[in-house]
Amino acid sequence: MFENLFSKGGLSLERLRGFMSMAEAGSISKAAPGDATRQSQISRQIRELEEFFQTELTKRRGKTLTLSPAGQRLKVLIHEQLQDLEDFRKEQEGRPKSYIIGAGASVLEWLVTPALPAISQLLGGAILRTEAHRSRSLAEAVQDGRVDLAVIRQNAVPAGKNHALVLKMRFLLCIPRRLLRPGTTEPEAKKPALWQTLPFAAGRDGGQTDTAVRAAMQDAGVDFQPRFECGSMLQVRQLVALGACAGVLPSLGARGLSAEETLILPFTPLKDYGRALVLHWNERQMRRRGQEVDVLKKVAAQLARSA
Amino acid sequence: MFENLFSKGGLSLERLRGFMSMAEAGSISKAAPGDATRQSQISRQIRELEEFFQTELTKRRGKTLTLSPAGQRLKVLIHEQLQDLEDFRKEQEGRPKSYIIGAGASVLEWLVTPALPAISQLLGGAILRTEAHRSRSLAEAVQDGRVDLAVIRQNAVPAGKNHALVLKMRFLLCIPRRLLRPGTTEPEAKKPALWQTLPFAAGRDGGQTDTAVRAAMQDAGVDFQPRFECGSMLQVRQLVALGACAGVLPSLGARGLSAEETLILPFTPLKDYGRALVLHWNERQMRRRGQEVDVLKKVAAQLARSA
DNA sequence: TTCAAACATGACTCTGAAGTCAGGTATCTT
DNA sequence: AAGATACCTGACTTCAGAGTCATGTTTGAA
Repeated sequence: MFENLFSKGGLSLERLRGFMSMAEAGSISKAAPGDATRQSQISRQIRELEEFFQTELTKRRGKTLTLSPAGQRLKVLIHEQLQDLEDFRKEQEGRPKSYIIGAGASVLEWLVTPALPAISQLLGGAILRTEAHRSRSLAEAVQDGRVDLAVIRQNAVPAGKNHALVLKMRFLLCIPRRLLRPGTTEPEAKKPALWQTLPFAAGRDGGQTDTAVRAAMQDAGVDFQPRFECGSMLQVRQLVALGACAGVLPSLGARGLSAEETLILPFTPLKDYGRALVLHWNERQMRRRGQEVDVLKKVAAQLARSA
Repeated sequence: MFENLFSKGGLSLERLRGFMSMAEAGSISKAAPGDATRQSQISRQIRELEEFFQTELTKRRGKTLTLSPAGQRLKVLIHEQLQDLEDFRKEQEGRPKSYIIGAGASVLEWLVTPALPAISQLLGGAILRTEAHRSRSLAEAVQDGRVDLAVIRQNAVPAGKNHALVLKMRFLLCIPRRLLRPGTTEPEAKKPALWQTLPFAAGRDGGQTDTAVRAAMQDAGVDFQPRFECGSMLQVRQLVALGACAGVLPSLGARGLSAEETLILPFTPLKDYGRALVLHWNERQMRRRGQEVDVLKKVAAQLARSA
């Protein structure tokens, strides 16, 4: 039974561990920063696995190594196997499993984090670890098992893959009242001509959300030159809350802003934005890890309620 | 990354191998027959895994051990993992994967074995290993991954599990011409009254097929007392081919019998038997091992053509 | 051209687990 | 009750691989 895996030495869990540390860090030197001893050990272990599997697991790219296609497949395979062993062990010890849940930084902060206790409960008391990444990166990480659940834009989910609706994104125009002339009415505030006169904060990295906001402003006839360009919507909101400038925020991000200090209106140019946030998962992985589709749909429903 | 699998010693591939050898053999002494040294090694390795996983993997039953529920789950898990490593390795070495295909002994002989070359081709040049077992045992083995494909009775397949029709079982009454009075016509041969006068071979082990044949004879008014009781339909066919007695054979088993020497008629009491043979597989396992459902349906179609 | 960084390799020591031997314990058969 | 079988455990030796140290090679930056 699988005698040829054992008949010849060369395969060991420690070697797989060494390989995985390089695979997940991205390079040997990142896997063992400043540790020449550990670096030489990992290098040797990778070579020994290449000999055992009769294939190259890495390829040299300049000074550093990257994974070959075979190395990429082995990484996914061994990640799964180690995950299953860890799950089995935790089950036997009566301890909860760990899951990784990812979202964009602002969605993580405003939507996911508040829901973590309820999500943990739905997942049998699971330990949840959050990771902030872009939607596309998260979609990829879900496909190859590095992230279990992701709250991402629906259009980042690969065609035909599992997801459940969390919410439709809505945008709100948030204007510190202090920036408006006394007596300005809501109808007046809804006019793009007025917006032209306000300082704005916006995103800077050209993500889909930021691009959509800028395009909408353009379409509304506003020469949109934000005063502040921020790394994330978290920072945009902070500046708005401070009264420093106006901003267009997702509805999630506007919660908690003082209505006394900030005028909050639907951002009508993006009324029909239509983008949705969904909970995305890899069905094969979640089934293997003991979570059925109906539970995951409940997780999505819980996130929707938190919105 | 999975540091707690490694932070404490105790988990090694050799130990898992020792555990699997006991799990698959059914006991330590069967895993290491007559080898007291190896037997003591396996015993120790199982203990060390139990310490690592903090659970009992075996329980004592009289003198011997059996697997605990946790041991059973670990067996399935590790079997899968070793299978995947072996598949990966073979892929990298450019060698074909191995699959196990099971059927009852006679189905194996008459249906599966002739189709093996074509099946291998459909499965990418796979190495095929056959195993003969009862339908129920095979269904169970498919569920926990020990057998990849099984040709079994449709009613042995668990509800809702994957299968594709191979054939409807038909039965043929096979009468050596030498046992008939000269001038006996086919209409005469179809009469149960005549059957009463013939010696028969039948199965002995009370399987579903055998039971159905005996019941049908009874219903036809025949006091069915077979002269020979055989371990399998293979032997029944041999006796018929020798001209020693009549028998009721599945249509598969009648092929190659000489029409000159053997009168072959549909066995009308079981005309509406309705039982089907199907190809049964575990979708999760076959997908993991790189074979999609449409390929497996082609395998079933190939077997149907061989019939 | 020189230097730094990333990785590779030779050579060595250390060690956890494999492997072995001997004998003990519990269960079952005779 | 005695003997055989299945498994367990103590104690020991062996060894494959881990771990370490030192230095080499290749690539890229300065």
